[in-house]
Amino acid sequence: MTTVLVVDDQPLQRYGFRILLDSVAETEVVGEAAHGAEAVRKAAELRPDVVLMDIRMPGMDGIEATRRIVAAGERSRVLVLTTFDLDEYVHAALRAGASGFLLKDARPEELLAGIRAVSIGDAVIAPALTRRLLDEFAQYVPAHRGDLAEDPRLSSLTDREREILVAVGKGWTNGEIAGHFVLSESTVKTHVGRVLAKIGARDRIQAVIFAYDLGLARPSTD
Amino acid sequence: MTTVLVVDDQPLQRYGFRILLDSVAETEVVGEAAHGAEAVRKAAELRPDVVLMDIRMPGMDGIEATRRIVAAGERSRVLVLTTFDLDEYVHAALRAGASGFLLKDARPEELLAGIRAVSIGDAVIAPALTRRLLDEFAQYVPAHRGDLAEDPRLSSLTDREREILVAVGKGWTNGEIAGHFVLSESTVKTHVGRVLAKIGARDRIQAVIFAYDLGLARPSTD
DNA sequence: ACCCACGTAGTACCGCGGTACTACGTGCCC
DNA sequence: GGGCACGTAGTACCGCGGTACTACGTGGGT
Repeated sequence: MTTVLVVDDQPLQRYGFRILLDSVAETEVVGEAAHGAEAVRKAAELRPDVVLMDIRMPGMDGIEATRRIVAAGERSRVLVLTTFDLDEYVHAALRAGASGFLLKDARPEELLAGIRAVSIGDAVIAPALTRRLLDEFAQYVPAHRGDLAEDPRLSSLTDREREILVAVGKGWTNGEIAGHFVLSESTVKTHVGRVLAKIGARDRIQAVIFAYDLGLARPSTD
Repeated sequence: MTTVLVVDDQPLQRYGFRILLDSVAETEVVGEAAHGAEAVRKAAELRPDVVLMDIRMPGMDGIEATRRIVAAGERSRVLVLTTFDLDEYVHAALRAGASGFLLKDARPEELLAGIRAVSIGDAVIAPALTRRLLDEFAQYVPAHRGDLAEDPRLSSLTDREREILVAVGKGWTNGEIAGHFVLSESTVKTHVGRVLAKIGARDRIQAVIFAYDLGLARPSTD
């Protein structure tokens, strides 16, 4: 039995969800909330398996409520459910820690399947949104780990040179790299020079960009 | 009516899919293939709406077959279906152009819903995999467009300075920036200096990293 | 009329980064 | 033993990058 907290500012909408979820043995609506603040309070009080969260609500919206519920360390998984499929909403919701994002025009089986999935720790995204998310994903992750070795420029680097490149990617100066690896600055210069020549970069700045391109360096890895 | 090409090296598996898909009015299996090469050929010949693709196959595997079908510009959408949920497979399949990735332990309704979704251009990912994909997504996209304005360092920049920062993020030298914006190198230096001071970077390299951190610069945006 | 933010531009100076060399020790493979 | 790849280190040189100033025009707000 999966316990559910329904959050939506429209009573009729909540009623619909309650009817649907209570009509199957698998789920049970244990509470309702009409806005974000109430959702946060009831999530803490009722500790439901799943919170069915609307985004557009007066006062605290669903995104903020999701953020707080997740931040509070509640065991509840949040499944965001909205009529709007705007990219900003999807991103914001997922960044807030939502386990799923479905559209309200989903068929009942899809909603139930979604609740089932998030209740066991999986995540779901409406197919219509997945397409765009994947496109974006491909944009941000142009090359993934498996492809690294395939890049001839990278594979020509020795282990030491790859270490140096990573350090350069962190924005370290030659002196800092020398200090970190306990080397002379001359040696670091030699390594950096060889790296630049091998990867075809004219200066360390393009080496940094190169490192980011290939996923060798990543934001906030310092 | 959605036409489907079933690709799997195990005859019994193909048989199972055929029975399932032909048992509903919505889908019809128009062909079968036992390995990648045959899949590519039949996709071109039969032009099915959806290709149900296994990954593990003798000879050409499902990933490569997917890549070729997509590259050939076929109208078919590829839905990868496998027993293995290894990250490498998922990434490789999606990068190859697959519209979906489901596990073979999916329930019949889920499979049918998946076929329905990809046939109309949407994308689906098995809930169990979506979780990991989202985690990774969050890793690569630590800050998204909506958050940019919230960073006090960025919002303190003037429009011109923000342009300059983007240019620096591309790895351009002061001279190149000057040429691009038709400015003197002195002016560029002045701008860059102010940008560094405002964002708290000691040199342009850290400015590049800063730009990547905030998503102002992105891989392969040149 | 005044000031302020912004964009523009200059000079002078210093230091780090990058290049071009040379050089040597170690481990490995023929 | 000889050769090769690799990591280490040095010297010498030059130029771009960054800092510290000063300076001026323009548009907007008081």
